[in-house]
Amino acid sequence: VVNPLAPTPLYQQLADLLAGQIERGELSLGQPLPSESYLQGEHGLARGTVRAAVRVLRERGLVITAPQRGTYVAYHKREPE
Amino acid sequence: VVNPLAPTPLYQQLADLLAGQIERGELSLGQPLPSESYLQGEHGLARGTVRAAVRVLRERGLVITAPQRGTYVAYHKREPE
DNA sequence: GCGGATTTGTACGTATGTATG
DNA sequence: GCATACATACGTACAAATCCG
Repeated sequence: VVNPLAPTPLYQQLADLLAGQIERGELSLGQPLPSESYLQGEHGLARGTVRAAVRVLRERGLVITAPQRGTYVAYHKREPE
Repeated sequence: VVNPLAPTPLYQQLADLLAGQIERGELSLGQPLPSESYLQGEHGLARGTVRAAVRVLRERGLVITAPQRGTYVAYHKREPE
């Protein structure tokens, strides 16, 4: 799904892709994100690129990372009121 | 000045070192930080490590980075009132 | 409690792209 | 054209903490 030829950096594309899954509730609050090595293999990216993407999500407050544990969804999809 | 044997990560040590220079006014508002490659040579670190340190400073709001231009001090030392 | 697997953290090196001067 | 400087992306290695059988 990520495209090496696009002008958008790969880590940004991956971050957007994961952010979308969180926003849509496909990954919900408290759930672990796929591990870095999984995402690496899944998308054919280097680990550093995956880590850059996760850092973006962390900065957006969408996930929190517990060292040696994993990265977890910290975002709760806004429900209609 | 950075110590590979210390428990503190090298990029953190470098960030603290540069932050100290900014806080003390040795690097003042608007001045460019030494370039990544300079810091790399100066401290005997890898480029990625230097970049990680600069990222910390950016996150603290101490510097701003203008791509392809350089990184500049964005912090104005608090003057006694 | 032990050992191995997993997962994130740190650090290195290298290559290429892009913008500036 | 050339040098400088940051951005992206790859790969590798090892450390440290956690988890699970």
